[in-house]
Amino acid sequence: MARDKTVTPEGHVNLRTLAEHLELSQTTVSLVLNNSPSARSIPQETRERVREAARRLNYRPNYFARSLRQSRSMSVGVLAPDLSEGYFTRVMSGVVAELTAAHYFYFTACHDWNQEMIETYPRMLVERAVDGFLLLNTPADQIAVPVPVVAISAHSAADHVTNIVLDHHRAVHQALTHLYGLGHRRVAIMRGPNAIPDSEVRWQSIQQVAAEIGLKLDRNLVIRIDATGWSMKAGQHPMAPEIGYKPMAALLERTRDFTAVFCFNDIAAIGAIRALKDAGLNVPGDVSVVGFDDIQSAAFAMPSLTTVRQPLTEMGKRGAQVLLEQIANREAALPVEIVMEPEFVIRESTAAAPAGR
Amino acid sequence: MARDKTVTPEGHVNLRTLAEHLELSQTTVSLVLNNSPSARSIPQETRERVREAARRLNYRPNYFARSLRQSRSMSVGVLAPDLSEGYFTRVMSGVVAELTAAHYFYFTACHDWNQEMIETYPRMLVERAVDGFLLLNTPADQIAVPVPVVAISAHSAADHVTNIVLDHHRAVHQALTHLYGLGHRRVAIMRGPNAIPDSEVRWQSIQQVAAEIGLKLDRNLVIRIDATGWSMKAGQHPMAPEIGYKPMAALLERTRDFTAVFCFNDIAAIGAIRALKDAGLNVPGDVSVVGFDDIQSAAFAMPSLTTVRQPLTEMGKRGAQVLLEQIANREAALPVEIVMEPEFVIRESTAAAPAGR
DNA sequence: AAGTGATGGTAAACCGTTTTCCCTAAGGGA
DNA sequence: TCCCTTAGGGAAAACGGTTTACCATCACTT
Repeated sequence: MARDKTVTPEGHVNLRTLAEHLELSQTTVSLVLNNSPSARSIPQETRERVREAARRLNYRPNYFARSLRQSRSMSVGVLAPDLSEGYFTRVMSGVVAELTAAHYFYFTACHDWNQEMIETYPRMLVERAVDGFLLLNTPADQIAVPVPVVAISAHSAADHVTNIVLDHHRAVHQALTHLYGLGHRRVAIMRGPNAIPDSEVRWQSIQQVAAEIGLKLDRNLVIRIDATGWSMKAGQHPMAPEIGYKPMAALLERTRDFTAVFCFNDIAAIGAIRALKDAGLNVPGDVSVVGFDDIQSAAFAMPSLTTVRQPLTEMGKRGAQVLLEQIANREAALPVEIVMEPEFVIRESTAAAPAGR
Repeated sequence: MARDKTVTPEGHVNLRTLAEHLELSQTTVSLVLNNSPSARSIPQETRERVREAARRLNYRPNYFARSLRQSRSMSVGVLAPDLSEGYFTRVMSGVVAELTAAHYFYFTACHDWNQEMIETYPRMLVERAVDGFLLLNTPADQIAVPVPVVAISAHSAADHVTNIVLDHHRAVHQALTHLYGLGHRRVAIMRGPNAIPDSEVRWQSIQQVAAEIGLKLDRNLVIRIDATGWSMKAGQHPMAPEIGYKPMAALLERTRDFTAVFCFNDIAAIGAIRALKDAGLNVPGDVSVVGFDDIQSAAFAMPSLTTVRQPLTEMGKRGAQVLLEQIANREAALPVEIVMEPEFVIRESTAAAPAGR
């Protein structure tokens, strides 16, 4: 006891100064602080002394030195199209919970559907030595990196990538049987942009389910969100309801012979409702609208949205879990696909099909 | 020429292997690749040879080694309450533009107004050796870190922190004169939660401007967004329109003797409109609503929102610029406050005050 | 003949950890 | 007596760059 020198090392305290202060070797101090198994022979008293000094001198191990030695960064890269509230925010709330618990941080990179960025960002993040990647709503097949990758809603069969996906068949089945049950036979479909991986899968499911339940799809009623409407314009957010307003307005120019529309997502649905209202139509009196995702604004839209809720937070959580496992054990067998179940939420934007039509 | 050995180093190529391959010293290779000024005496031919080999062998300098030596990480920490679309997304779109141009990445940390996290995250990020901090909508006075800090909408006079703030007086003046000009004399005010730095400043401005233009504020018409409504519940987004629905519903229980309401932000305004409608009131027929921020959904709300547009993207951009400057030159004199100008956007949610009231 | 200034580099220190391999003294068993 | 084990710890080699301080040669002055 009282072996402490009272000379406190001046300036920043690193392992060397700490060790000198304690009159021990760096080895010993390091072993104790990391309570490494090979330090079993170090007596309790010494351990306490080391820990106490580290606390008192406010010793913080240098992140770079440690990472250089262990060659891991305790951080992952998150690649997403944008920071939209609809998708990104909800997925990330699940992701962050898992990452934080494991003492991981993350870099965000938004590619705005720019093909060059989709290829460049992974490279840049690999140079930053991220331990793994989380892909949100981004095609995984073009990403080649030397670290584990988990894709959420990617639907691509890339090697060594685990996909977290929604059960689209069930989701679409819930939506279409709801409309069919309300008497709707002329149902418009607003497809998603090409770039988004979900778009194609969703469309396939719609065709399949429609056939199953005997709903005839009129190809004149199939409209599409403009992919270029998604690209970032100066200072403007790409996920604006505008993306749904335009195609619906265009459809209404051609025909009003439909009683319902199934939109690719809630944001687009809100835009579509606006277009319908601007055309003098009533929702759901004249036209029922179904969205997808169940973003927070869905419940507060006017009328509130009937929609398919994706368990986005859960998907983010599972994705992060799988990624962290894969990082911790690079050799572990990885699941190819994890399927999550949707939930159908009925609100005000859907009603029985109008009698006369 | 043809001095290249054809023996390509196997496995990962680092500076040593690259130098051996070139039969040069690591020093030379390093100097050339960083085109350091002290490499002026190295002939063009050699430079080419080095660069060519680096390209061919796909040499990537190790991020940790470099950062360890230079003690800078080329990344900053962003501290924000949450990932809301209303605020975060728009500010970040400006921030990212600047950071990317300077080859910087960023860690995001959301504190959800949890006091402990507001103190813990900065420490954790300092251990990760971020080169600076960007505070979004977060009080700056409690953050003590050894790196530059720029706060956006923080309104705190912390030492060595540059504040990027809105001209609240002008913003409020625009909103209140608009309502006053439309004949509104009974104006309800929905104040922001305590936790958000803007709330208090905004309220001060409202009182001041009201006095200036001769609008009497009735304290019975002053309501408040519940701060606890902001905290994160399991999987739920904190910035839901709900935050505005509740206080407005409560106000309507007490009185209907008002013709307009000025809300703290657009999200709350959308919730307030919903509450007004649920109570059988018409917007803007019976009550006019003014929001704040001008988020994308504001234009697509029903009715679309009259609101004060904050130049959030610009604020993010300026903030990032100042931060990067400060990082590059720690000694530079830093501005204490940078004031940005708002823009008033008139849409459907405001109209002349009803005659009878 | 000595000095001087480019030219074309190199050796070695350094950044701060982790980790491998080693040392010594004491005690115990054969 | 000799060997072996265990407690308690240390020296030094990684990790992979950047940076400082030199060095050798040669051409050209003075």
